[in-house]
Amino acid sequence: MPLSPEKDLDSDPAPATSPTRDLDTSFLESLVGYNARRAVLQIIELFISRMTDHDMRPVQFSVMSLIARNPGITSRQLCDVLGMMSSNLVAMVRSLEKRKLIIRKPHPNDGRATGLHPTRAGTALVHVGEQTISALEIEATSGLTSAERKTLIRLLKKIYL
Amino acid sequence: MPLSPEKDLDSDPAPATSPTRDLDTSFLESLVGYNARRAVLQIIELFISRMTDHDMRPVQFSVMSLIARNPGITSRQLCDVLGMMSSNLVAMVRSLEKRKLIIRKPHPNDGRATGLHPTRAGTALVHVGEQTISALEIEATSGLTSAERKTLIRLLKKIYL
DNA sequence: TATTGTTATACTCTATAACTATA
DNA sequence: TATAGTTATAGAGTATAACAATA
Repeated sequence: MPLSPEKDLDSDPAPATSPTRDLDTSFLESLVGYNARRAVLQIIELFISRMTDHDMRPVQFSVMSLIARNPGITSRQLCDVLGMMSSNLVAMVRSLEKRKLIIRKPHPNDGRATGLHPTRAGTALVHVGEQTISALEIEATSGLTSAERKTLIRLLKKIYL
Repeated sequence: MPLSPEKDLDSDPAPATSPTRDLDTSFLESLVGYNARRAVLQIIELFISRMTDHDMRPVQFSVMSLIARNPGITSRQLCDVLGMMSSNLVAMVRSLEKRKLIIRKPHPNDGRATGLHPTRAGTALVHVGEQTISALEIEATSGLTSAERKTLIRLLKKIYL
């Protein structure tokens, strides 16, 4: 079964140029990838506007939340969970350390690894941040019922898990 | 109602460092934004691997598809539909023009605007690309039933529309 | 005055390759 | 050999400010 593109490219197109005519976006809108990306951009926009006070980008906060909830977590573990490359985590960890939100301690069992731990300030920031983000999420999905929101998350997990 | 973070930050954490212990990712996994982003990354990865032959990135292809389906569309209209900033479209349009996938014609009614039109090669590329992407989408969402896939798209639209 | 398109610029994100220290 | 972390680098993606031409 096709993805229901309501219009074929070989059929006669709309008049070439007319400022206010409706655009054919049927193909893009038939894609999970396109719709999910637009939804993410919407949520990220809200995220950034609410977290400017804490100077926290989405990925940065994901890292902080994971460190706060898993003291001693290593860079490798963070990369695995977040789907990041280790080289891209270095600058972020250094930045969080410089801001005194985390501290690094040698890993007790593995001399190659470094355990990442939240400072008191880091824990406090995650505390406040998680509450802000929970509220923001509810707001961003205010068009969904609670059941729909759960369904949405369940279906998304089926794609990437 | 809280977002069901199964663990509070103030409760005793797991042993500080133990290589193979399970990580607490409950907060992130309770977020639509996090799950949607992970799903998007999964689909984009598949997209890029399938479209390398055509040297097409996701946004690039979105632009090409819209131009092919809406000959004469302007940069402004593309920006509105895709949620992009006009300054970021300039280089992409120039690149597509240099690759002879599109041509630019003066807008008939508005001297400020430029109409973007697909070349024969551009139309052909979109034709093949849309089929590739439709197949890729089905593959990426193979864990979902057809009904679930429709539900997923419907719920995502409720967030950003 | 407002809008379209443009240049210049900067920061974030992502990806690769090469290196070190340790396992 | 393999893994954890790092450096350097490059290409996308996204954002702002300022500008010329046109409405």
